[in-house]
Amino acid sequence: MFEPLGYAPAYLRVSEEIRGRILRRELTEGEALPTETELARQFEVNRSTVREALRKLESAGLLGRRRGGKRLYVTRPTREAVGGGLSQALALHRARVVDVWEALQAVQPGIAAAAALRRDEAALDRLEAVAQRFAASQGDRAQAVADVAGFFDALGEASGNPVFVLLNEPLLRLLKPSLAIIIDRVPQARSRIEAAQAQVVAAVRARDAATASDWMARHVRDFRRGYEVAGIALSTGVGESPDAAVS
Amino acid sequence: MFEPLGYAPAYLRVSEEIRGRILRRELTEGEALPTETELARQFEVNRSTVREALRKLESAGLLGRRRGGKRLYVTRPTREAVGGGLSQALALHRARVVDVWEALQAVQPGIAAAAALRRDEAALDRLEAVAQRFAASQGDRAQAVADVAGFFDALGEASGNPVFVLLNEPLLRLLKPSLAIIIDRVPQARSRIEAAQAQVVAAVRARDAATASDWMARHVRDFRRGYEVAGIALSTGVGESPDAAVS
DNA sequence: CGAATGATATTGTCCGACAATCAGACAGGC
DNA sequence: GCCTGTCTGATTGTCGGACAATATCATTCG
Repeated sequence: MFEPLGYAPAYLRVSEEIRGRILRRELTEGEALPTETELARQFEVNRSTVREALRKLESAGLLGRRRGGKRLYVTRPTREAVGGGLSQALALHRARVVDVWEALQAVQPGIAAAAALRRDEAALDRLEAVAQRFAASQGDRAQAVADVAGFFDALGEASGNPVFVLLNEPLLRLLKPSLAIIIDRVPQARSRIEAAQAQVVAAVRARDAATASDWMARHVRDFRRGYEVAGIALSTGVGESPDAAVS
Repeated sequence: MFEPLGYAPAYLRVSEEIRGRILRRELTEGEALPTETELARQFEVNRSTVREALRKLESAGLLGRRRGGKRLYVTRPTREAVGGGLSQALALHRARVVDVWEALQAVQPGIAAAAALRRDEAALDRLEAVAQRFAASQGDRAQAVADVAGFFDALGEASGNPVFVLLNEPLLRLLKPSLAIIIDRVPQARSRIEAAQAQVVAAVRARDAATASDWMARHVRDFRRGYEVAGIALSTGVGESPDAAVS
């Protein structure tokens, strides 16, 4: 009959108030937050309460610190912060590598198409640089993995769409462990990746959205073959070690 | 030349320790966390320090409270929590409605295809129920918007892929405000949406991935037409009021 | 057996305190 | 002129203790 009347502890109200100011851009990025003592004075709560509120905003990525600094600054969530949260959530939701792969398969062709249509010279340069570094990374497994992910990332940047960039990050993060295994175990993986990247780069340079999209789809499809050849069970949970499954 | 030697304040180390336990599933979902006093005793820090750590985990969605409850329980981030964080980040990154639309366009056909391949009866029922409720929602703007979003959502669920479900949430959340305006201003919007939903439902029932994907693409494409007809500037930032632009 | 009751535990908030250290000013030496 | 060493004040990180409100749980009562 009656709704429970809402009650929010002070630390929450303080944190919501500050969050609102940031989202409404009344506190702008890069601006230093008042000191804890000052905030406590203004909100008329104890400094401990303010600190609890700040910890929430800090972990939401809305507040950050300059390197080695002490004061808190208003900041926007970095791609890493967002990606970390999302991939953590996916791990807890027991997403499997095949689920991540499927999402990648759904979204990457669209990203490639957008990148082909809207890329500028600088973005194209970055994309090429990553592809070349991958091709040159013979033997260095960690570098190779970073570059494969970096290629996706550069493509997202080239699309000029921040949504793509932010969505990409957690998927790539979850992909990496199994990707490392593929590169180790599948001899032809490097050359196939290299070829696909070259085709995508060419299509993006030519602003040929259809071809870019098509080759990106093949590129992602190859990963699935890679899982099978490397003996990684598709049902491996992300966050688990994607090692064994020698079956 | 030298890396800064890492230092982490106690509240961070405590929060990381607990986070690790949760991710490694040593603390399982639904389990009650020890009391603050007990945690302080075990970590040998002050209760205030523990509380700061808990606030971080709370805002990451890893800890939650039962309705009106006092104790903290281990929980996994709800779709709402994840979506809220991501859409907040997108707003701060000045994503525009056209960016969200583009992402939707990229990902929804894939979701529809996956749903068509893997849907079970229960998921199909839910999908149909939402579509029918939308069709019956004449006049009720809020309900109609909720149902359009709910349709996407139900499709994500039907795909059985938690990645799709979690990626969908923030996009839908950002889509809703402008969707409300479209439904208000574009007379033929309702009937077009209804038709597209019917086609998608039919294809999903028939397990026809290609057709489901195709109709979903049309459905999303229609939104873009909707923006134009409704006079919503495509460059409107998400989080802003998508109202004006009568130009 | 279910509902009221009372004791206990736990959280939310406050206060005051102190060490570490960051930021800036300031002076001295090459 | 620039770098180094020193000083001072401000700010954060952490602590201990305190207390009111209330959720939790075992008990008693109908």
